[in-house]
Amino acid sequence: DCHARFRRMQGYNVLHPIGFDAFGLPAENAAISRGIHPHTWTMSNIQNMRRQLGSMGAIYDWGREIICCVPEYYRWNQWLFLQLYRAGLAYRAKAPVVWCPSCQTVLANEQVVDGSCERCHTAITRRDLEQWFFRITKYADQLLDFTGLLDWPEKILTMQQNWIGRSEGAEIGFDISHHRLDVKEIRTFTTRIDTIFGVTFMVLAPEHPLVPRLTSKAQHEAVADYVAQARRTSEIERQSTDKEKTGVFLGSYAVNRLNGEQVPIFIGDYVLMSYGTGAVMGVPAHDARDLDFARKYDLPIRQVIAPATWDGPDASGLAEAYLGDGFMTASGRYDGMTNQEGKQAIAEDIEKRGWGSRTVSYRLRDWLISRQRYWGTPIPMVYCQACGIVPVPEAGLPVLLPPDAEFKPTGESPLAAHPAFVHTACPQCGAPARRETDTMDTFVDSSWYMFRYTSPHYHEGPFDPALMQKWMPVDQYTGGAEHAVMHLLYSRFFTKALRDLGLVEFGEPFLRLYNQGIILGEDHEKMSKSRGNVVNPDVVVGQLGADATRCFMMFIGPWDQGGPWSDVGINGVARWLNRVWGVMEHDPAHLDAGAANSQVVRDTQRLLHQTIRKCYQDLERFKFNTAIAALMELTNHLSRVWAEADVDSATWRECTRSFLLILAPLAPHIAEELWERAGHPYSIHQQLFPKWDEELAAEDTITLVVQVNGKVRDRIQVPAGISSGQAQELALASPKVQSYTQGKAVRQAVYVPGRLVNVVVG
RNA sequence: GCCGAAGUGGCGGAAUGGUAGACGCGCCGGUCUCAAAAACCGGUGGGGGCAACCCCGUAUCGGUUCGACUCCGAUCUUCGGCACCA
Repeated sequence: DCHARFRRMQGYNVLHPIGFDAFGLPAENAAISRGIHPHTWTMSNIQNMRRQLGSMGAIYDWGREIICCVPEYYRWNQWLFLQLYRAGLAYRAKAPVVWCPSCQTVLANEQVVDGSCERCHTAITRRDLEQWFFRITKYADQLLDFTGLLDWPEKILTMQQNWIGRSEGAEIGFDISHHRLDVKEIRTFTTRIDTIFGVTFMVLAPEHPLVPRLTSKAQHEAVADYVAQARRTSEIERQSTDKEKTGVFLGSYAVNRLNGEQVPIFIGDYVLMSYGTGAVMGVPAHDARDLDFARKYDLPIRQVIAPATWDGPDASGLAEAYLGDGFMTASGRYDGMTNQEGKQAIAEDIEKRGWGSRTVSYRLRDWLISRQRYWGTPIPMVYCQACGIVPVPEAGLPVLLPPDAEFKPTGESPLAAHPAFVHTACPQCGAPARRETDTMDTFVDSSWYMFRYTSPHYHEGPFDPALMQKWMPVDQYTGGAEHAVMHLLYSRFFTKALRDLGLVEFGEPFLRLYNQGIILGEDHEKMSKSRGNVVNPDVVVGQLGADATRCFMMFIGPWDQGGPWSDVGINGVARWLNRVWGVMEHDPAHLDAGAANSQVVRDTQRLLHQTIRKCYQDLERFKFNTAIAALMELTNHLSRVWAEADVDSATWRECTRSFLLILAPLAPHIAEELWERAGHPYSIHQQLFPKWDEELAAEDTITLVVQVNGKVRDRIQVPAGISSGQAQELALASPKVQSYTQGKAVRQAVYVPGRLVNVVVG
């Protein structure tokens, strides 16, 4: 709010909207535990938050308010889903969900505590369901291109880059034709095709489709047990590099086509079905995880890349996996090449022989949007016996979420238990058909809502193209860093997809991004009801007012870091605002009685112009805490100057006028009131931010710090424009400095203009 | 575990590689008051010294530099994210 008000005072036409991302799990949970319908609960919360935001003096344009859980909004979720479906960007596939066998329901990760259901403490398992995905991976390379972003925190870009996780490598097939299956090979992705001669085993993900078919009779039971165990383990656990690598031999072999060797096939939970092909070639000599695995199961370790000084394998074996570059060895006709040359040569050869190809793999996975929940946007699809999957025609939108569904857990998607919702006619052939009963991930709602703000009541589409042209993309977005790799990536993907559909004309939704922090409770923990550390804005605003509340939140610390609330700390800000009131209410006519001190007038003007400059720069960069500190210093100065009656009334009027204008975005109510009482025309919030004069802000004299060998030994007042030679001369002339340089050779003197001289003696 | 951050007085924090601790809270002292509160004024990193002033000090250890809270390496701790919280 402060930033929006500041931008308006810079002369911008500011669209500062508000909305409620109102679908999702919390509403459903609260509704279940309180027996209130999610809609009722959500709307009453919204009503309360509107009131509280209003009480803080927020200038949101309420005429543009968006609420995601109303049909006027979510019908466009459905419409956009259909556009993505037609563009081939939405598809169905099997994917596991977390399942509580006791509650007979799907669980969110958040509802899993130590591998058990948070409600009934039963150990969880996983089930495969047909679900809807958005093909975000198609945009992986475009999402790695950050050139359209003007100003985003570097750390967010780094996190997105690592999350997308592009790696170049090769896919190669290991021959299993001797098993006489319809599948002739196991495809595996590797970034180290140069180590292919070091392969001594293969590991498949436990979920790999070939696992049951490659398991020997003797190993059947052990494999089944291991797969069941893996189904209970979370991916975070499975990826832990600390965890002991485990696996089970399938009792079968695959052939490394490059050397004709047979290698044993294992399953292991450190291999994930969601990355690469779900199968890895085990090269223990050159991969740390593979080495752990080989040691545990006593598999051969064969070094195939070696540093130039290497003189053959050590009898005691490899201490750790060799990850560096080197020369190819034990690699047939590739021996003697550098491994980089080997990489190219092998890749070319396997491409020629049809065994594999160079490829790029991403860590990024497609976006699973299906939720087996009630409180979300119904996915607008119909399943017909004859026609298959049929999209709901646009004229049939919105597919309304029935108000009377059973949203408590029953064992299937809540909407599946609502016959009137499920049973419909096929839009194509008119025969009886079933509706899709899953709802959408709420990240879908938040992936495009900013566009809706341009035209929140538009009926012809999700947004009015003319108004999009006028306002979008968003110039300044603020949001928490916790959104780094999901919401912020999903909305970037949506924007690019909508651009390719011809719906928007730009490829990035947010030009500038600022991460705000979180105001914590007095105990330095996140505010939560269970911790009992929640600060109620109604109470604080009621006691000390909206301006003190706003200013204190901004004064706690750097806005991007957040910080702890303090019930006593806010008194300091409240006191300051009271002093501001007192100082601004002084009658300047009183000053004309005495004689102004010209030096104090000059100092006052300088401080005023420095303060305008500092606050302007700070407010542009969300540095509210230091802007307020600067205003406090000016308040202290004006207070002193008034007591001594050292300035003339014209200077005083200039100071108070500019002060109030700077205060306006921070403490809008007090600023407006004082503005009016000073006789200025309504409203202070329609004024421009004051301008500063660099000449008036410039210092006449500076404190020259004099160091000897980097330690401060003296401070000298000198004219601001002093030359390097003069500064060094003055520094060396200082008696304090001389007591340190006495009898020693001055080897060097470093002058930092306007700051210090460092005399180096030795 | 992996990815990304952060660590400065009693507390919140300030400091383009150049005066560490701005501003505020708290505390101590004073003015006013019968007294208290409020308000106002002054002091306040630690240690030493009558004082001038000196030494130490930005999580820990090491490095780069004339000079490091700031840059580099390692370690510890805390926080955000890890794909169904949003």
